[in-house]
Amino acid sequence: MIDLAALRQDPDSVRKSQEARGESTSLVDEVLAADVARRAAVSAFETVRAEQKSLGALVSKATGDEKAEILAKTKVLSEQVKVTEAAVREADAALDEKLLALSNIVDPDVPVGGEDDFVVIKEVGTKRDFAAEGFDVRDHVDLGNLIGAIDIERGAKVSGSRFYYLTGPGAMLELALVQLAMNKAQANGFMPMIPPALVKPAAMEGIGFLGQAAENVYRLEADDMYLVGTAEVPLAAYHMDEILDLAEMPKRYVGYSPCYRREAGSHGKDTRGIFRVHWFDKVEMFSFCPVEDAQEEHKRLLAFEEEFLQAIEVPYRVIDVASGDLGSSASRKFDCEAWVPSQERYREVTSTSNCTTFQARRLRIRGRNDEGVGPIATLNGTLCAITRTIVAILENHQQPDGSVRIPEALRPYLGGAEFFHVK
RNA sequence: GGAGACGUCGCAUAGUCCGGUCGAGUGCGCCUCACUGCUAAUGAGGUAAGGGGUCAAACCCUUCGGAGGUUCAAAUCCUCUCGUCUCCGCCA
Repeated sequence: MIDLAALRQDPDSVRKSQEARGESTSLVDEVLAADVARRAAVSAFETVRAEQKSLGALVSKATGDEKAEILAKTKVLSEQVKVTEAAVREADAALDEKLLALSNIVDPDVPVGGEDDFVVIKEVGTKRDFAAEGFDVRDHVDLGNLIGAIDIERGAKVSGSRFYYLTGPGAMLELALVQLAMNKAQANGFMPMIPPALVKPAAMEGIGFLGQAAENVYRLEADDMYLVGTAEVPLAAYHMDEILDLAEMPKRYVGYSPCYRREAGSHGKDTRGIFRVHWFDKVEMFSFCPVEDAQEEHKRLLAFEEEFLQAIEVPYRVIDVASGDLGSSASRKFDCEAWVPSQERYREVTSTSNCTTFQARRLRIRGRNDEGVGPIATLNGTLCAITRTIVAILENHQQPDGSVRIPEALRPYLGGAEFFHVK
C-alpha cells in the first residue's frame, strides 16, 4: 500500500509510476476521489457522534421530564450515528479497494519497459567451452539420472507433472546447499529461521500476493489457509501489527522453507526437468530497515546473493529488472541469472526486491525512535532456490563421463567428496 | 476431540457480577524537572496507536484479541470467531 498522504501531495509521481508499469493511471484519480468522499463521510459521522456522546453524558444525571426530553433527542441522534457510521464504513472500503490496487512506486532508476527491457549490470565468471573440452553438454535431467540425484518419473507418478524426488546425492546436495546458505547468512548478520509454510489469509494479503499473483497461490479450501510460495511471506508477516525499535535495525532474517507455486499460466514453459516446479525448497533473506537505508540494504542483499553464486562457482549475470516486470510490491528488483549450458542462456536463480514501505504498510509494521513512530522498509532476496541451483551446479560442473564436480565450498557438507559419481 | 480459565494503553495488573465523567486506575519500565558532591533513594509531571481538523494549536473521532448484535449509551450484556493457559483423550 502506498502512502495516501504522499499521493494526495503529489499524484503525478504516482501516475508516472503506474504508467511505467503499464498499469492504470486513472486509478490514481479514483483514489483521490474516494479519499475526498471518505473524509466527507468521516466528518459527518464525527459531528453527530460527538453530539451523541455529550448528550449521553447528561442522561445519567437528568431526571423526570428533562431526562425524557434528552432521551428523545438522543434517540434521533442514534439513528443518524448508525447511518453516518455505515457511510464511513462504505467509504473506507471503497478507498481501501482502490488504494490496495495501486502498485508500489517504481524507483526512478528502474529501466522503463517490459520483460525484455532489463539492463545487464554485470557478468561474472567464465563459461566453460565444452566444445574445446571435447564433449557434448548434458542437461540436468540426464546428469541427475546418471548420478542418481533426481527422479522425475516417480515424482510425476506420485504427485503429477512438475514434481520430482531428490534422491541419494541429490537429497544430500540440497542439505549441503541449505547449510552453506544458512551458515553464510548467519555470518552476514541474519537470524536463521524455519518458518511455517502454511499461513492465514491476513498474512498472504499483507504481502500482496493475493492481488495479481493470486492465481499462483495454493489455497486450502477446507481450512482457509494458504501454502506459501516463498519464505518471504512468513518472514515479513513475522512482525505483522508490530512497532519495531529503529535502534535495532536492520533486522535480518534468513528462512528455509518449502515453496509452493501453482504455475498457472506457464503451461508448456520449462516443462523438462526441475527448473520450474510446483514445489521446491528455498533459503530466503528478509530485511526490515529504516526507509533511508533501504537502497543500501538492497545492494547488500544483492552482494550476498552474488557471494553465494561465486561460492558454488557458477557463471552468472545481474540484471536490473524493467518496470513492467516488477512485482506489485517491488520498487526495484535485481535478478541474478546463472548460466545454463544446455540452454546456452542465462536463467533466473535469485531475485532481490526493495519493497520500500509498501509491504510494511500493508502489514502494519512500523518503526519507533526518539522522533516517534514512522514507516519502515522491507526487502527480500533469494539466497538459494534449491532446484534451480541444482540445475546450475549439475550442468556447469559436469564431466565428460556424466559425473559432476562438487564446488569446494560444498565439500565440507558432503563428507569431503570431490565428485558425484555416475552410479 | 472433551472440560475449564483467560485475552485491557511497553510489561504486570484493576475495572466486567450491578452498562453511564472509563480512552480507562495502580505498580514496574521509560522521559523531563526538583533535591543531591556522584550514584542510589525521594518528590512533581509526562509516557498508546490511527484518523479528522488547524499555518500551527486548540479541539474532535476511532480502537479494551477480532467480527456482529442489544441499548439513548458497551471494556462491562448477548452471539460467533481467533488466540493463550490448565487438565483429559489422541498423536509425529
